[in-house]
Amino acid sequence: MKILLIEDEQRIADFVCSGLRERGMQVDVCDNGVAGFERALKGQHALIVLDLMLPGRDGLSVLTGLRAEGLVTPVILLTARNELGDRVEGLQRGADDYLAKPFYVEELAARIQALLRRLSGDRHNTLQVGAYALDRIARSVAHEGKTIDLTSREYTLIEVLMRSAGRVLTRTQILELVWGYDFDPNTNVVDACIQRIRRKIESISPAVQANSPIESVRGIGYRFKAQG
Amino acid sequence: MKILLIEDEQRIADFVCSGLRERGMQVDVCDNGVAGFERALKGQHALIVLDLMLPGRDGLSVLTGLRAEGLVTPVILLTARNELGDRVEGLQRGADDYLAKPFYVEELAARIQALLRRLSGDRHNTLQVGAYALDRIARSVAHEGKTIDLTSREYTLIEVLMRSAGRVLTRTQILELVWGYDFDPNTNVVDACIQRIRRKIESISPAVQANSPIESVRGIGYRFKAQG
DNA sequence: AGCATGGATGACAAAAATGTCATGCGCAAA
DNA sequence: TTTGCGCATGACATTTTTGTCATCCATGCT
Repeated sequence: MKILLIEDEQRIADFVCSGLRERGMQVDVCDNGVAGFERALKGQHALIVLDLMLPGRDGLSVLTGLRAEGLVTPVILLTARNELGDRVEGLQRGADDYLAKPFYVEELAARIQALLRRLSGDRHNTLQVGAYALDRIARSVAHEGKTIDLTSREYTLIEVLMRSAGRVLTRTQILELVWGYDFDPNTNVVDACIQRIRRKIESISPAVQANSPIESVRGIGYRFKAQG
Repeated sequence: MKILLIEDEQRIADFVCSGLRERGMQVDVCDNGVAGFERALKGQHALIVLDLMLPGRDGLSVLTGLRAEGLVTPVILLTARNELGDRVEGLQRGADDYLAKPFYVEELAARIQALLRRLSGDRHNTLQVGAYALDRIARSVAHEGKTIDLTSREYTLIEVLMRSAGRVLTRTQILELVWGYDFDPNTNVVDACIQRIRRKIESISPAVQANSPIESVRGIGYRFKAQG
């Protein structure tokens, strides 16, 4: 699966590249809008990751141009934290998703996979991990037919965990994905929130008790069990 | 565009039918699971609306069967309020969306259109109405580049309004779509929530002032202006 | 103009969500 | 076994959200 990355900052391009390659994707890189546009038009990529702020030709213009040429390849935008307006405008002009910088490659990879999966016909608004089913419509989680009511924070957190089921996420990663980047790094909100989720799960299904689907990994962070 | 409705309750089948036909869809009806299954397999429909509780053959079984036969037609499930577990299981088994009974045909039509639009390549997580852009990823609304931060209730309400932009929704409809069916009908939460949204919009864009995108329609309800 | 109905608004109260902190416990390394 | 670090936990304070109510205002009708 070939991904086209259009990004001028060397540092970012590098770590995105290696991150995605580690996950088995082939990555081509262009470091400016003009070259990226040309390359994209060849239509050889399954997905395009496009930085909004580019030398030569602006990201939005590239996107508009590609769509004007009839290219339907899905696009994920990379935007700076403060370009909120642009981000929305990007969506309007035909992007499929966006990610605010800075971000974890982890997260980018997850979005890429989710997007490709969605486009390839897996349209289900659900994510099944072991005995737990995430319901994106209701923003809730179900287990053995029973629905667990989650607050907005709790849902966001468990979705992040379930999306990375089987892999450990550090507190910092969770903090940044769920709370955002400008958050006091010296806090235990994550722990507290995890605990609340665990308790809710237990409360509707006492059998779980000492067998929480969310594992603590000492010294690192938390992990949603891949199976059961 | 042909829709297949599999529903045994005559009353429901009737009003769904007429509602969808008014909106220009062709509707075929089957009043039991077996017939519905056969009919669906012919693959002549753009979308299937499937009741879970059916005589003859259960809805879930129909769904599973259809998917097992390789049918990819999108399916919207109709479920009773208390069949929460089934609903989730339905999603897992290949449904694309669900709607709890009772529901407004208005809402069903909107879901059908959204689903078909999404599947036909319009994958944008955004809804543009006039100068306002709904961002389903961030669950927020943007206007002239500025993002309006909304609480969960407020977002749900404005999404409902924007989805029906140009049409008036009664308080009751809004109440049921946003708050659920078992809510004290004698309340003014809707008014209060609308007011809060209006104020937030004004606060980020004072020019709007006496020109709120949300109009009151005396004696009826509220409407999101179709343009600007 | 006067009236009645319906909507807007502001203040308020209650409830829910969220983050912090201090304490306790257990695991893992020495 | 002891020690120390890291996680769990419960209590708490704060902030947000949410719904209610009473009042005021506007509109449309007679």
